[in-house]
Amino acid sequence: MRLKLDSLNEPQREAVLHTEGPLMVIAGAGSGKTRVLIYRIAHLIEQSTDPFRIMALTFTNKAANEMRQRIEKMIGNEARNIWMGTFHSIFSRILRFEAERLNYPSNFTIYDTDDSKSLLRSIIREAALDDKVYKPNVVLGRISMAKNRLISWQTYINDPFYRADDEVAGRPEMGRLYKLYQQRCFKSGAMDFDDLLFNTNVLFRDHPDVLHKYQHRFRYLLVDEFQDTNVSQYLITKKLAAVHRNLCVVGDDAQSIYAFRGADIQNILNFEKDYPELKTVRLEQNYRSTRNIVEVANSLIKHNDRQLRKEVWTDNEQGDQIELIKASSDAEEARLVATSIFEDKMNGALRNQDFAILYRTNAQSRNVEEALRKMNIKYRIVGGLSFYQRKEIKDLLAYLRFVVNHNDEEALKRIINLPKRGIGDTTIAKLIVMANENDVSLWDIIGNIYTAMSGRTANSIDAFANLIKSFDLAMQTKNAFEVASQVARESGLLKELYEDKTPEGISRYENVQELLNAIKEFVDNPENEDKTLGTFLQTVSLLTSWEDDQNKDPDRVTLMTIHSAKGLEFRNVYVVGMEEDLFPSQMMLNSREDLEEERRLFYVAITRAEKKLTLSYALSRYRFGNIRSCEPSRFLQELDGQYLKVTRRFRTEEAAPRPTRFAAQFKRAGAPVKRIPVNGKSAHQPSANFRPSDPMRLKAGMTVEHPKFGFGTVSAVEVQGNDRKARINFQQHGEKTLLLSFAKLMIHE
DNA sequence: GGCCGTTTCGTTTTT
DNA sequence: CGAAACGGCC
Repeated sequence: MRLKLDSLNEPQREAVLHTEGPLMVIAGAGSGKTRVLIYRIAHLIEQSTDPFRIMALTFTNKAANEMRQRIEKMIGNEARNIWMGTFHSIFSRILRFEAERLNYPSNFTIYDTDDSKSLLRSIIREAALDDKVYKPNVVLGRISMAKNRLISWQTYINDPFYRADDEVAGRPEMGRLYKLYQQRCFKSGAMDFDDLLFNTNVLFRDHPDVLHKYQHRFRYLLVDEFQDTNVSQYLITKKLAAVHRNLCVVGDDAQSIYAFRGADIQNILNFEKDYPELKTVRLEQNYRSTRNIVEVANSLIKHNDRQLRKEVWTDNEQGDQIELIKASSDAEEARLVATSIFEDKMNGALRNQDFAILYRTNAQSRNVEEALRKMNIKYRIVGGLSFYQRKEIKDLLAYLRFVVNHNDEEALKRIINLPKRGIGDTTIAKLIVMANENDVSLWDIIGNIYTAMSGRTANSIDAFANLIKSFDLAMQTKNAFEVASQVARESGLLKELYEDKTPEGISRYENVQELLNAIKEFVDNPENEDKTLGTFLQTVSLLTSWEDDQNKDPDRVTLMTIHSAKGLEFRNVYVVGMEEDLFPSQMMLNSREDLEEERRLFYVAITRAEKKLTLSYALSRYRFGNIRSCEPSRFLQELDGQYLKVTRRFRTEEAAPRPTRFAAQFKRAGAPVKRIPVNGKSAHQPSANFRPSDPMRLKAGMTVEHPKFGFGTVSAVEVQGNDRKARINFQQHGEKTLLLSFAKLMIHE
């Protein structure tokens, strides 16, 4: 293989060829950043570097997958041997090898955010603290912040600065919670996402021989999206590169959008200080977008104060102006976008896959989906509710996790009474207290339950323990797939789902089968050397997306958040919801830095487009249960108007629903809010569960009668969540929306 | 313990 | 709005 470098421009070539010594590539949007990385790796291998000695780190799974595919296409099978992946996946792999050094089991569990929050909730409760003050979310955020800065609980507790901070915030016990949380995670043999990085740092700090091994092993390190790394990640790479000093980082400060996870542009500045011999290369020519798009993006980003000097330019054609769609409501906005896509497809002979619709929050996808469905345009959603977050999937995974690691407290809590075996919350809480008091693991107690208690509950617990023990045996002789199938069967999970013949039940059953298939594929894949269930679970914990059948059909319009869109490009891009408070997000407007990050996010969105960019906003929008009137985003004003074509495509003014003022807004203004009494009770939003196994005869528009609330009209029927619950939107007197029990409704047909 | 209805609460992005 | 916590009752 002879690598052809003529297709690269001068700075790109420089970045590829400068293999020895530290290198920083400041790469503007669309400047061929990934290309440089791939050529660089190919070049290294061509110069007979063993792929095993190259480590390429990315920030997201998607970026890692894309890089892997492209490099495999270029250099073939050898690419498999490169250590390439996200920070979290690569270092969880290393932690797995070296777990003993940290006194962790090698099959440690990885807690996702839900596990962490649930664990914190128990800890807060056990510590008898007020969970209104110590909200699990807030506490977890604080702990995460500390870990990203490599502050251990020991340091945190003794740090006067943090203590003062917590006192002011009214949360003096924060340090103690951090400590308890870490100890419980450790006892459960579990690490959360931040621990994966934190503990890698600890491993390298306390075990010089381990560090030494990896330092010498990895001769070349590459970090993609360097602007998104936090201190913890930076220090890991710095340590790993300390021997060979062949660290290449690629990034763009204008696209730094992960400060909320501790990413710090400061890393770029520190990098220059840490490596005086650093070579810096700037890629400023954009090959992706039209001149209009590049220039309008530049006109936006110059409003940011904090940025490196860089001038992105392009040789490409001028292109069409940027379109701006002004709609009266969110629903109309979606319709207009769908219509626009339809017309563009016809006029330009384009395919679905040429389009992407980007938004700030996942919740915004709903309207757009509906509009696309109505126009028969196929789409796919990236991110959002993932396959792995479905209840039935989490249930089976919890079983598998527990089979692999009997100390996993969160998994145990999830499965011990699933299917129902008469072990309630009270019992579980009691067991946890027992375990803590005697300083043994929960499993120790459950495995020998008769020494602690007797009676019917004890029998149930003993039966559960025996079930788990029977899987232990299977683990020794069978492969991951066989164990998983056995667990699914013998735990009763599969049976319970199989018996549920509702459409949702059938789909849940299929999902579980799909998970089992995935495990089978994992086992059958010759590329995977380690076929244990533990490895599968760790891999899966770090995944967020699922390649289902929908995603395999490539010709679909792509819907996703701007965060997920980073690194991708599309011919035509729509950015919807360009409204103040939504984008920039209301939650982000705390400081000037926050606003700048939102602006960079918009910059990322704009620069995804190759040929055509369309922005849209709605004058009123359904949000948090209310219709709110909206102001156009300040970012629209910051765009240079000469590149914009305002296509005021909303219909008539009176078509716009009049924005309604709601209780929440009055409340904010300080006015007293009265609850609307229903039948004398202050039932503002009555709701109820029902069994969808009842025939779903209910349709919008039907007149129904409720024993308590009287007659009304059904405005919507929907199934809620994965549980056996559903809600009816029920309009009474044309004004108020109530949520009612389905079971008790009389249907007047 | 578990069902069922009620209340509260968070509402952003990813690993 | 929707998820999850809560609380009363069998």
